[in-house]
Amino acid sequence: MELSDIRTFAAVARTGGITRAAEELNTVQSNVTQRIKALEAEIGTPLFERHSRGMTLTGAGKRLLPYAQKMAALSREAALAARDDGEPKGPLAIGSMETTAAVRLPPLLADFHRRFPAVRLTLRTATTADLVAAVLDGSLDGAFVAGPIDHADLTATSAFREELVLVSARRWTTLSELRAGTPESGPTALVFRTGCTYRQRIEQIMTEFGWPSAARFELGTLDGMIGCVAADMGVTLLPRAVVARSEMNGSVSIHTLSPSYARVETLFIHRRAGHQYSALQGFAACLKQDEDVIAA
Amino acid sequence: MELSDIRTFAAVARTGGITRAAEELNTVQSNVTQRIKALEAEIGTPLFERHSRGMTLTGAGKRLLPYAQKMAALSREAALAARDDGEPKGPLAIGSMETTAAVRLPPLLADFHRRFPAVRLTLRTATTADLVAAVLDGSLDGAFVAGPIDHADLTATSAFREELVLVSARRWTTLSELRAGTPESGPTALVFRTGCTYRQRIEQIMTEFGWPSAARFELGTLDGMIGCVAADMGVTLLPRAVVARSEMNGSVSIHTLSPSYARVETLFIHRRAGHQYSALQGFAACLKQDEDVIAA
DNA sequence: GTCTAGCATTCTATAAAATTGAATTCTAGC
DNA sequence: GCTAGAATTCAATTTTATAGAATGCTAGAC
Repeated sequence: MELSDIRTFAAVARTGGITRAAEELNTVQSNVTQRIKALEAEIGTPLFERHSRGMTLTGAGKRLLPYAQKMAALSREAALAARDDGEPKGPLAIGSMETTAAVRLPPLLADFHRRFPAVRLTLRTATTADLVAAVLDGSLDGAFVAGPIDHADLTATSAFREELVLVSARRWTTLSELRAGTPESGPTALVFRTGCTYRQRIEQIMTEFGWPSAARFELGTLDGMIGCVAADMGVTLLPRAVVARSEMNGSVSIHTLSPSYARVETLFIHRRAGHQYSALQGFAACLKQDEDVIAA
Repeated sequence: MELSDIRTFAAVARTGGITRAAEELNTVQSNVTQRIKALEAEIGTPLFERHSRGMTLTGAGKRLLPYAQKMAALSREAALAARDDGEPKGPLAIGSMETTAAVRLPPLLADFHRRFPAVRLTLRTATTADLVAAVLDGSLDGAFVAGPIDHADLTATSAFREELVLVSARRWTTLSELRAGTPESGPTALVFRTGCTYRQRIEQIMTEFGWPSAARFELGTLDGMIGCVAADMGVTLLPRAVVARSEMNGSVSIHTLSPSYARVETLFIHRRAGHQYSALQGFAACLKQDEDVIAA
């Protein structure tokens, strides 16, 4: 059993077909067929059920899959661990929620780059759900996500505490004004794509305010969101630090919420790996050290 | 990075040389050299230091080794897990201390075989230290060892409680007679090879009795030990149940010890694996069910 | 019903790679 | 400076993986 067979198996399992797997692996169908056949012969039992629209895992295949994933992950980690001589360097893939990236990360990343210039850090923004999945499957080394997170394969450390506030156009200076000035069903809620934790929170709040069926408008970017709110297209929920500047220049109003809705903790998560990558360790060290400075 | 490379790497690391590794892997030196070179090229850093009498791991090699071992173990487990459809069958390798094998296991194994005839159980006896190592490296699926054991990768369940007794030739009916009748330095202690937990215990006891420098005589088998004691060659320490029959037929005397020295717990250990093998599960079930019967 | 599109499989030729065995190099210890 | 034990290099061979074309199978469309 070789790792290339394992990777082929995992690709077929994931894509649900030999043709699609072959495409993903940059090879031809016949090749994938043969590898799967060879693997099945070696294991001694079929791993897939063939039907005319693809392949699905048999019981044996289902039992094998988690091992395949773990082995693939281990082989990646192994190479990194061997190369890692303790000096932070090489690639480091960090993920973050859009809001955290906007206000919390710039000073942290600057400091990190100053201290460890040999690390090629890449930052990707996505929703909490996507980030957790990406960290688990190894495509990110660490990520800033909205807590709470509880997963056996992840360690989470508290990074920042945010206060969520409701953001509206400037003309609504208080919540009651907003209530009075909007239709019975409530203002449009401007939300991020699904998977975002703040979105779940605003759903709760809308219900609480008696606007369960208000319109939703989905946006992909933070700037777009603030822009739309400023244009009085609706309201949204964001960390106070994110909208502080926008409030300063008078484009929007912010409305404080009760702590039970407002409080949200940003966690830094990474895999509970056998080996701590120097680059990641360096990042965690920066985070810890800068904690007070950034929170202020 | 393929598993065959990983296995080659591990073999070289373990044997400390390409020639020996090649022999173990049933291939030729030049082949092993090439695989190691290819692996080093892929990782991008040397894994071994070459010197004229073999190879030793570099820092990078030392970091890679635990991953290599884990991957090798995972690939073994993966194939077993895929084949295991829930019906206990196939090979099951169990280890045991000599003493446990002699008195506790026969009824258990008989019952297990009656219930799961499709499992090809093999039993190997060794010292606790060797057994723990064998379970960890996967050459045994489970083992009966002397407690306490505390290892993150192992689960241990209490199997039997034994009472250790000092065993002497028949002529010494009491401990004080034995003391009086042996030279100042004490009787010869008959011990198992190193790694045996009972051996450590008898060392303590000899010291306590004022015989720290008594002679030691090392034997490999239980029957040999009892035979030598019967011939008054010395004394030894064994579970009461093991020597009960020998005492019955009058060949030896047994001497009760204070509970702090006498009590020892036999644990059944196995790896904390991702997948519970049916055969092993079946064995554990037998063990649990027979507990009361066997202990009686 | 037959046709067709989408897949998986089989087959053969080719390319890539692993393996072998012989020759070579290196070095610690005599 | 030999020699024995070890690793490396190199060319030939064998094995294995891959590609591409042809074939077979099945569900859904017509």
